[in-house]
Amino acid sequence: MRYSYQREIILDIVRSTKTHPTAEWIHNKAQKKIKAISLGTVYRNLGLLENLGKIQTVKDNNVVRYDCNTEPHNHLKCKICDTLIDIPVANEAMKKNVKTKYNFDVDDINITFIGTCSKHN
Amino acid sequence: MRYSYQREIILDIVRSTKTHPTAEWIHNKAQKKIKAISLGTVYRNLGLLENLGKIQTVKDNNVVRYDCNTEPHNHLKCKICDTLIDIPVANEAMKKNVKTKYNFDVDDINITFIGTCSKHN
DNA sequence: TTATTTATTAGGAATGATTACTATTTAATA
DNA sequence: TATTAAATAGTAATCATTCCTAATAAATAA
Ligand SMILES: [Mn+2]
Ligand SMILES: [Mn+2]
Ligand SMILES: [Zn+2]
Ligand SMILES: [Zn+2]
Repeated sequence: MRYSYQREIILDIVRSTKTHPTAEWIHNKAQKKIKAISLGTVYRNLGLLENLGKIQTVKDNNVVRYDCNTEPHNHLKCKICDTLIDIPVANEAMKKNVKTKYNFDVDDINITFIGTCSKHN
Repeated sequence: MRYSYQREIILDIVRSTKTHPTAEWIHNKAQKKIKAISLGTVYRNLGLLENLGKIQTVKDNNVVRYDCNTEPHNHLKCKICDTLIDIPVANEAMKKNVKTKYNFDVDDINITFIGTCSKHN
């Protein structure tokens, strides 16, 4: 894969925040560094970076969010401030349980706890 | 809420299957009974039926699927045949755990196990 | 260094699921 | 039967994402 300054900037931006930004947010930030960078370039490079395992994606309603945390992990989603908070991945025991109960081989567990975060107490 | 034949048919169709159909699939089925039923009517009534608690929605990638199972429950999603399989909702203990660990009040838990179902053994 | 090759980009068009709009129809009820 | 307003059909708009293509630029060979 050939070097690209656009891709470098995009990766820097994703790594600069824990807020699980959208492609559009990343595009806006990137334009501060490269004024003519296109949204298509942002999407393409985010896809490439995901394939390289350098970032992850999180589906949030009808948008994809990008995550510099490449460890398998899950999220708390606050209804009020819309924040996604990383939590350690749930126990491997769940996979085994599903295998024995349903004969279903689990590759991935997607868990989101939806509720109200500690800011709103 | 006023009676509508369209709404009755739509609810019947959702209740007729455990396949978690999309709005388009439901629309196709509905057209067999009411040839001029519009997709907008299908979406509007699915929304109303969800508000009435008569059906549930499940987000699957970038489409919404509709579910006649109104009990809180979770899903196994098979990568190969794309099936969604209902499983009983995970333990209430998880909610408590999240509350004590993160001071996060959980309303809803969204869990999808992604993998390979028992058909492909 | 300079020329060649081809991956990458910018910009814009296309897609696809869903929602919004509006004139017409129809259920409810007076 | 006449009135009223909710619901519908049909179509346009939206919005995130993907696709397309001529121009640009990174890598490499001469
Ligand atoms: Mn995360
Ligand atoms: Mn279900
Ligand atoms: Zn919050
Ligand atoms: Zn399967």
